[in-house]
Amino acid sequence: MDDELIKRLRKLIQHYAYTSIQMHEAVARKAGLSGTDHKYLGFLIERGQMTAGELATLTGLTTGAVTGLIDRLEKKNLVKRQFAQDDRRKVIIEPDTPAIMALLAPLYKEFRSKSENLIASFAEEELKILEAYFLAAIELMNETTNKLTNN
Amino acid sequence: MDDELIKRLRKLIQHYAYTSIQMHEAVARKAGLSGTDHKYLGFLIERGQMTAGELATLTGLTTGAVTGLIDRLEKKNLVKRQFAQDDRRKVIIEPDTPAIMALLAPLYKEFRSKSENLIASFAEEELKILEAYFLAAIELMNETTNKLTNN
DNA sequence: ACTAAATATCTTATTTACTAAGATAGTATA
DNA sequence: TATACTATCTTAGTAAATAAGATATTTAGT
Repeated sequence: MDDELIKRLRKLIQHYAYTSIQMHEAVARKAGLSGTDHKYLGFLIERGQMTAGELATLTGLTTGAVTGLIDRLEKKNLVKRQFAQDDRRKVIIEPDTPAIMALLAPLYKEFRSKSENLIASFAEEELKILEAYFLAAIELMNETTNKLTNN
Repeated sequence: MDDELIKRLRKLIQHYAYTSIQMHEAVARKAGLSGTDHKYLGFLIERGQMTAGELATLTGLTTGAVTGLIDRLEKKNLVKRQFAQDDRRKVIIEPDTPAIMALLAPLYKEFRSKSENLIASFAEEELKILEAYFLAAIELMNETTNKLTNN
């Protein structure tokens, strides 16, 4: 197997991550959010509603910092606090997906459609290969994250 | 073309970005860096030496914040300040790549080798497809970033 | 060469968002 | 029905950001 190709691809993938971070940063700024607020809002959309404690674990922030984070997002009407009916100590953070989309979608709109065009430009067999790569890479990154946070 | 497959892949790629951010965050914490310091250190490695002003533009931070960022990284011996010989107002930030690697490489070591194994598990023709995707996606993200920051 | 304007970084005062510790309120257990 | 536990919030202090302006250097016009 071509070792050069493997090295080149690893570097390219690293560069891809860097470029992605930059783009998300630019979107955040345009949306009037701090980089971290945008990032954590992304977590909320990705995972759906969760408790303040879960968000603290997920983000690595203290519960106090999460209180502030929710306050800021709530003030912008991007999330709502709700007490859990099964345990009234718990605060469920419910992302207001339509509001979040209304804020972010225009910024991602063109990117999204061009992304879909890019994806659609590949043959079905090729997409299966991409899918296989992404699935495996996600699993690998999750493993890495878990090892780092738990040891 | 299978529309479902395209949608699924777009979501998967989005999830990939999210997972990547989480991993980098975990690495930063383990390295004793703040998330943003780690991110910007990544920018420095990626781009190589640059002036304080360029870093300010790149990060979107004010020049004052960049002064603080460089101070912190310099104190940890991860970068060095140097005056440019052609223009002595300019401060060139030179990443001390060996020192940065000594700090981060152990944390990425296993991930990196497993990544290379993953890449190597694909056939050469398949890697060409991955490469084509990543190249196009990087260009697309760069375009998006430029439009957002310049309009 | 001299002056004014422009540029690059740093400094200072203020604000924002974080942590750590502890308070509050609700739940589970003995 | 106490007691311990859990989930979130509050408070005080700290770290890192911004905004405005200072300092030092370069560029351009005369």
